[in-house]
Amino acid sequence: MRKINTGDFRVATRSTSREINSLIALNVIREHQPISRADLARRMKVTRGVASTLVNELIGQGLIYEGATGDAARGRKPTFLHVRTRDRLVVSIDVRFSRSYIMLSDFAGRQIALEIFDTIFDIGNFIKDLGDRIRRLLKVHNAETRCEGIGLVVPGMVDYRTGHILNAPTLGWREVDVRDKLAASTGMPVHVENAAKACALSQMWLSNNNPASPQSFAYISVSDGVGVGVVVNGELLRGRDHIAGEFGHMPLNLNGPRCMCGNNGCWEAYISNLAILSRYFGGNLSKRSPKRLKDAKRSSFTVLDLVARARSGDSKAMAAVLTTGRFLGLGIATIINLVNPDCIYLTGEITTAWDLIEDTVREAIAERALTEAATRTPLRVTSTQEYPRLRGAAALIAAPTFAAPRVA
Amino acid sequence: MRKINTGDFRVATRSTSREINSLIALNVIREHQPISRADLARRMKVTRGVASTLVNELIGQGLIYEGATGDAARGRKPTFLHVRTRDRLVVSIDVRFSRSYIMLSDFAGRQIALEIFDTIFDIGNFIKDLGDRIRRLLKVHNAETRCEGIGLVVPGMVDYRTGHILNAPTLGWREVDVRDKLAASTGMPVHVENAAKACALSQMWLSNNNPASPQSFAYISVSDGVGVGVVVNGELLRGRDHIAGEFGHMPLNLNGPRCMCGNNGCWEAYISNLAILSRYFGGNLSKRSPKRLKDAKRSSFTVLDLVARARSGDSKAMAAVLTTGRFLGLGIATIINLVNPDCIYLTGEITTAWDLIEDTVREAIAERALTEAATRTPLRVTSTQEYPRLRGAAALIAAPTFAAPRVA
DNA sequence: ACATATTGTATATCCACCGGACAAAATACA
DNA sequence: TGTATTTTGTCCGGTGGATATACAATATGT
Repeated sequence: MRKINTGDFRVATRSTSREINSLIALNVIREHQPISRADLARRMKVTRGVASTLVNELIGQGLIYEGATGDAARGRKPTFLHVRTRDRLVVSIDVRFSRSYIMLSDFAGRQIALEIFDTIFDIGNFIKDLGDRIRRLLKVHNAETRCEGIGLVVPGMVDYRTGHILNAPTLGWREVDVRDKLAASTGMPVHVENAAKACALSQMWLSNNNPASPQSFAYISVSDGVGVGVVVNGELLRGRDHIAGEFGHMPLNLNGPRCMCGNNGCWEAYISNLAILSRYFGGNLSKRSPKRLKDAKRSSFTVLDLVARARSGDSKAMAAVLTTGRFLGLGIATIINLVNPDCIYLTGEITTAWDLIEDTVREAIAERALTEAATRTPLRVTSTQEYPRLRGAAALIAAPTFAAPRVA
Repeated sequence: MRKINTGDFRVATRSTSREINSLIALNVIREHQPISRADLARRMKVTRGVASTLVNELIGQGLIYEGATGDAARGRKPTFLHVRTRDRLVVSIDVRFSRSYIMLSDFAGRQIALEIFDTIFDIGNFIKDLGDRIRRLLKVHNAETRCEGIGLVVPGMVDYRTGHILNAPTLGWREVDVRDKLAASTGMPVHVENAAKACALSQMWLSNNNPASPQSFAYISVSDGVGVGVVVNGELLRGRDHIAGEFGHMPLNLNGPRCMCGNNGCWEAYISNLAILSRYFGGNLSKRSPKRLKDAKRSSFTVLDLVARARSGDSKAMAAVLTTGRFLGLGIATIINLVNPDCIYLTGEITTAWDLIEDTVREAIAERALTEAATRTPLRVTSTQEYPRLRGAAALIAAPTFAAPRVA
C-alpha cells in the first residue's frame, strides 16, 4: 500500500502499458530462459498474440534473441528465446584494503577475465592506474565496443547519486570523487556503490541458484568492516544521503571497544576481522591507525589462519571464533527485529567457520529475537569464491536494463 | 530501481492506464483541494479532456464531488472539486495501558466524537465491551450506514495480515485474535496495527500541515514502550511477519538495564516513561511485573509531572530529563545511520520537554551519526493533542482508497 | 459590441490489449 | 499414406484509453 507522491509522479500515457508488459516479458524470459513465446504468454497470462508482439519488439531492440528450436510432445515445436547477455559486457572493480580486483564479465555475471593488483591509496594515481588497466583489459579481449559501463565498489559510504565516496575508513578516502574522474578517463558510464549494497544487488539480480529468491532480505558482509545491504520489496534501501544500511555502526554497547568510525561499541568493533584477531591476540588492535593496521594486515596472519587453528584444536582460537559467533548472532537478531527480512545472507572470512559457529549464532539470535517466527529467519552463507562484490559491481550496470518502470 | 517479482506480478491491461491516472487524479485533488479540472490537468500534465474524463468517472464513483464555483481573474470561472470525506466515517480505537480511546471521525481524520474509558485487560470482556460501545456510538451519531470500518491500534507487535496481536507486553496480551472477533461482533471490516506504525500512516495520509511532507521518514513514539514506524518511498515497512520497526529493542548496551521484552539494554529500557521515572526515583522499576507496573502508573506521578518539576528548578528532575534526552539522541542517531530517512517525527510525553532536551538530543545525534549531512536530519515533534494514534487507526481504513495501484 | 482569456466538452486519431480465427508444423493413429 | 489432433505463432477486427484539436460557454476589459 504505497502512497502516490503528488509532488513527483508519472501519469500513464498510451505507451505505459506496453512499457510495463515489455519489461515483465523481459524479466520472465531472463529468469526462465530458454522459453517459447507460447510459454511466456501462459506465464504472463496474456494471449499469445500479445506475447508475440512484445517478443518481436524486444528482438528489434536487441534485448533478446531467438535460439534453437525446442522439443514438444505433440504439436509444432517452439522457438526458444534468450536474453542477450553474452555480448553485453561490464568492467567491475572491487577496491579493498590490501588488494583490488578488476573483472570483465557479461551482463549475466559470467566471468571473462580477472586481474588482482595492489591497491594504490593515492586517489589520483589510483584512478590513473585503473584507467590504464581498464583500457588494456578491454583491448586484450577486444571488448571496447561491447562494454557498456564500469561498476566500482568500495568498503565505505558512497553517495550513489553523485558518485562521491563519502568515507572509506580502511582506504583513508573521504569526500573524493571517483565516478566522474574515471568516466572522464575511460569515456564510459561509471557507477560507484558501497560493497555490501552491491552484494545485495548481486544477490537480487545475478544469483543463478534462484529457487524462489526472496524479495526482501539483508546481505551482511563481514570483513575489514561490516556492511549491510537491505532490500525491501525488490528495492535496495539507499536513504536520503545514500548512507542507509550502516548496521555495522549500531551499538552493542555504548561503552564498548573503540570503532574505526570514532564511536564506541559498534557491532563492527565486535566482529570485524580486526576485532576477531584482537580477540585472539588479546591486544588492543582497535587503537591502531590505518597505517599500522595495514602492517597488521600484511603481517599475514588472517582470520582464515585463526579458523584453521581453531579447527586443529587451539582452544584459545576456538574461543575467539565462538565469541565472535555470539556477537554476530546478537547483531543479526537486531537486524531481524528492525527490518524483519525474508532471509539473511552472510559473507566474509568468518563464514568459513560456519559449521563451527552456526549453533552459537542461532542461540544468540533466539536469545534476542522478539518472536518465535523471527528466530526462524533463514540464514544463508554465500561463498566468497563467487566474488559477490564484483558481481554486484556488474549488477550496477546490468540491472537498470531490467528494472521495473516507474509508474504513478 | 525495483526488481520485478517474476513470481508475482501484474501485467498491464487495457484499463491499467486509467486505473493509474484515476488514482493520481484522486490524490492530487485530495492534496490540493479545492481544485478545478483545468488546474488538475495542468498539475498532471495531461490535456483538460483527459482530466475531465477522469473527474467525471471519480464523481460517478462517489469519490469526489463538485463544490462551489471559484474565482478567476479573466475567463470562465472554475468549478471546484473536493474529495468526498465528510460522509465517509471510521471508528478508531487506541488501546493503551491505563485507558483506551475510541473516536468517530471522517476519512480526513476530522474528529466527530471521542470517548475515553478504562482498558479491560481480559480480552473476551474487552471485545464484548468494545462492541457495545461501537454500536452505541454509531447509533448516537446516526452513522451506521456511513461507517466503513474500524481501525484498532495497540502498543505491541501485530500481524497485520491475520489481525492477531502477537505480543503486547504492557497489556499482557499474547497471540490473541482481535480482528475477526471484533469484525464478527460489529459486522464491519476491522484492521489492527501497531501504534507506532499507525502513527506513521497518520503522518503520511492525514497530516493537514503538509508543506512538502517527506516520502521517507521514521515516526518514533515514546511512552510506556518505544515504537517506531518506518516509511520508505511512501510505503510502510512491515516485514515478513509484520514485526519490522522494533527499534525500541535494539541494544544500547547488552549489559544494560532489563527490558520488558526479557532482554537487557534495549533502547526502550533507557527512554520509556518507566525508565525515565526510575531514573528520577532511583528505584529499579524495570523489575516490576505488569501488575505492579499498573499500580506504579496509577500512582499518578507521570513523566509530565517530572517535566514540571524539572521546569520549576528540581535539579534531580532536570538531570533525569537531560539524561533521557541523551539516550533518546543516541537511539535516533542509530536510526539515522540505519535507514537514513528524510525526516524524523517524535511523539510521547517526554517531547513536552523538547525545549529542555533539544540541544542534548542534537549533541548525542552529532556524536554518533556517521556523516555531517546525517546530523542535519530534520526532527519534528508532533503534538499528542492531535491524537496521532487514533488518526493512524483511521488511516488504516481510509488509506487503501487512495493507495497507488500495484503494477508490474 | 467586440476582442481576449479561461473553463469545460466533443470528436477524430493513435496506441495497445483482447478474443478469436487460421496457417504451420509436428505427432498419433487407422 | 492419409487424416485427426495438438501445439506454436501470426493476423485481424473490436474495444479502452490517451492525445490533439476544435468549439461552446462564460467571464472581463475596453
